[in-house]
Amino acid sequence: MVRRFRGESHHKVDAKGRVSIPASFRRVLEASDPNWREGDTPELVIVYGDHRRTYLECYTVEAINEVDDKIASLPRGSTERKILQRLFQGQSLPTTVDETGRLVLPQKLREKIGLEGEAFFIAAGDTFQIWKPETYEAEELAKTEEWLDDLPEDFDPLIYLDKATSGE
Amino acid sequence: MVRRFRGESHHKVDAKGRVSIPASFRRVLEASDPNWREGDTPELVIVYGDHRRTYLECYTVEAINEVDDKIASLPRGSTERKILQRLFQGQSLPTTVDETGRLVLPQKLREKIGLEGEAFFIAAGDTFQIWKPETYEAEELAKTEEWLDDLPEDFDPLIYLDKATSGE
DNA sequence: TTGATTACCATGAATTCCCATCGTATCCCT
DNA sequence: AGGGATACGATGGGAATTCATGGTAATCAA
Repeated sequence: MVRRFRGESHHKVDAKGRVSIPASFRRVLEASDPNWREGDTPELVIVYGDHRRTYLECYTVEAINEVDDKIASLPRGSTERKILQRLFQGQSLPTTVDETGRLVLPQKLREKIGLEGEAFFIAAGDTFQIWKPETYEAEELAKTEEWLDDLPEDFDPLIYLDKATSGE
Repeated sequence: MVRRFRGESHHKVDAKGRVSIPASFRRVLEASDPNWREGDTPELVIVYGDHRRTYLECYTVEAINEVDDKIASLPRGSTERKILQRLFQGQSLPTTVDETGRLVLPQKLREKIGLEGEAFFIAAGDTFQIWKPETYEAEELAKTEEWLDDLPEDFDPLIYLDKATSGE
């Protein structure tokens, strides 16, 4: 069973804020929703964050549960806990994919990231992101350039793979 | 069934102190009220605390029962018990959502947190809070900013998630 | 009786549901 | 291999509901 998102694609956003989710992402959402049964629609949580965030991050039920558990393990009243609570439990929107495989993005969220007409989806491990295409190009590509500029001509990102501890 | 609040939103407060509760919060209140039946209105408890508290914290029936039980398990006469009793059983107000999905905040409570015109709702695990928008921004956001300012430019609060011991 | 509280009714906008079209990939049968 | 017949993915449109909010009348309380 596939539990990690992979790939990227573009989809139309209509006047009501409806937007199709890449079919392969749907499979992951289904597999990662403990309550999902063949024939019904998977849930997910959209974390939109504060005003600085320029994209929407979508969590599977499993992924967000993991986050919630971690937050719950932090001491009540601690700054860290408050901040994470606000981000993940406050600045987020629980929702479900509809029967036709679409997500409905409320006006508020669309406005927040300037979405209209088209949306760009990109996988990021156990979450995926929704961007306004123009924003993605400007911000992300620029960032990549920046990284690459700091690295030797012939740098190979694979180097990082070996640094990763076999942590899990 | 959903038993945790999630999300945030703004709602009008009218002259009578009536304010709509976010629809998704209502679903949680219903699900967490053992006595609730389809078609009637869920109960909840508003804990407003002492003069220092600048917001109202709303508990589901289940959540407040849990609190009451914990308090009951403390030794009679102990200071802890007295303090918690005063806060949760004294400085609180049991109430219900009305037929149109609104809460009526008595003048006393509105004045306590300076509420007028608009209220800000934000989820916090198994409770949600009601703030005067300006207070929230001043107190909470400022606190976060300040905290983030001490950290590297591109710091991502997610780091803290990993620090959280898998305490589960 | 006067201000406050509760119960009812009203309405526009937003959101959800349901059904329809169209194109591409798949399958099946001969 | 050819030719549908099917299934599924992407997208549109309109009707039916739900939400958020405002107003008025009936009740209370003291």
